Amino acid sequence: MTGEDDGVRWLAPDELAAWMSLAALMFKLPGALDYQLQRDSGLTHFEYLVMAGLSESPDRSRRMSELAGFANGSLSRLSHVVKRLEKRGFVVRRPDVEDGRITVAELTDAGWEQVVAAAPGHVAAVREYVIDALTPEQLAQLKEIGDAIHRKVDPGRSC
Amino acid sequence: MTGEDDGVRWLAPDELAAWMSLAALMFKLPGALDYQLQRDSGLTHFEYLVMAGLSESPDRSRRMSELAGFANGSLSRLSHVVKRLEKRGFVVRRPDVEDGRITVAELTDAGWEQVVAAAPGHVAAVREYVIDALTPEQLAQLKEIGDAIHRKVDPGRSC
DNA sequence: CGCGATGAGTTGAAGCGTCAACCAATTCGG
DNA sequence: CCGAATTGGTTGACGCTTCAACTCATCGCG
Repeated sequence: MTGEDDGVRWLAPDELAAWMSLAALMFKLPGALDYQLQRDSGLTHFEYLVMAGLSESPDRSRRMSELAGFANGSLSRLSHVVKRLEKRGFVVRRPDVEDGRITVAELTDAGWEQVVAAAPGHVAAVREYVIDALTPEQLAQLKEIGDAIHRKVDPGRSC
Repeated sequence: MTGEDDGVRWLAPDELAAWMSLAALMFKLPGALDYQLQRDSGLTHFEYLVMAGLSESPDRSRRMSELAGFANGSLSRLSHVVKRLEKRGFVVRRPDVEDGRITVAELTDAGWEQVVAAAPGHVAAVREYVIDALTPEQLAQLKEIGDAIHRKVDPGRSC
């Protein structure tokens, strides 16, 4: 299926190898990170990202759409997730005072404690799977590669 | 949250940058590839992988568990997906003659045409987003990096 | 002012993935 | 050989994500 001259630029062996390596990584890494967080802290990676995003913000609060962008998710997804987190007591929602369309989510004390408790394990997992698996040069290369791909996939965001 | 001596090895700025780059990539790339396949061929990336896996096999057929490994998915997931593909007429299932426990999935003619039609667009997307975004050196680096991470995440598979 | 257009979020239904329970066929120990 | 353990796969229920429809608030323009 790769030899014919059908006008398609199929992948050369080394290109294929690199792609397969990236593909395998893309499929396994999220699962591994999710598994660790779920097991040790009862949180999805996405839930963790949301709460971590809030924990770093002034007043531990942030508007929904901003938070969605930070966590790489749709507004709808965030809305559902925040509703669940609210039900669990980790977050509260309230309309913005200045612009009634805006909803700001705020981390509760219980939520704060939850993130603080979850963070070390998560960082350790990232370290184990990624950072400590690579040399410093590879880490620098990875950043360049990631940025290059990211620019192609999502050209709008790089402005 | 990074300054205290709490026994946790937090990420240094360059480590964080590399990780964020990889994280963004991991979340956006699958979506972008899925979107292209879904739009142009009505297939999930996973469905495509399954059918591509079959198309490369002798007799266009392969046993379920093998196929699941190839497509990086659980057997259960594959079973559901193959059931849907069967309903769409792209695949048929039958028990193995030698060992009745084994199920082999086989690509139908319609399925074959579907993959053949979908492949060029998918390869073009991979090229656009990944291969052509990188220099040959970066491609080689990516393979090494991916393999290194993969070894940490899933040590069993490398035997 | 008043009213249509736009923007921010929410909601409900539908589809997909995971998990655990399950079934069927085969193998192995006695 | 016969029954138990193992292997390969399927199923149903549940939870999460997506998509499209919707609500409500604000903005802009006549």
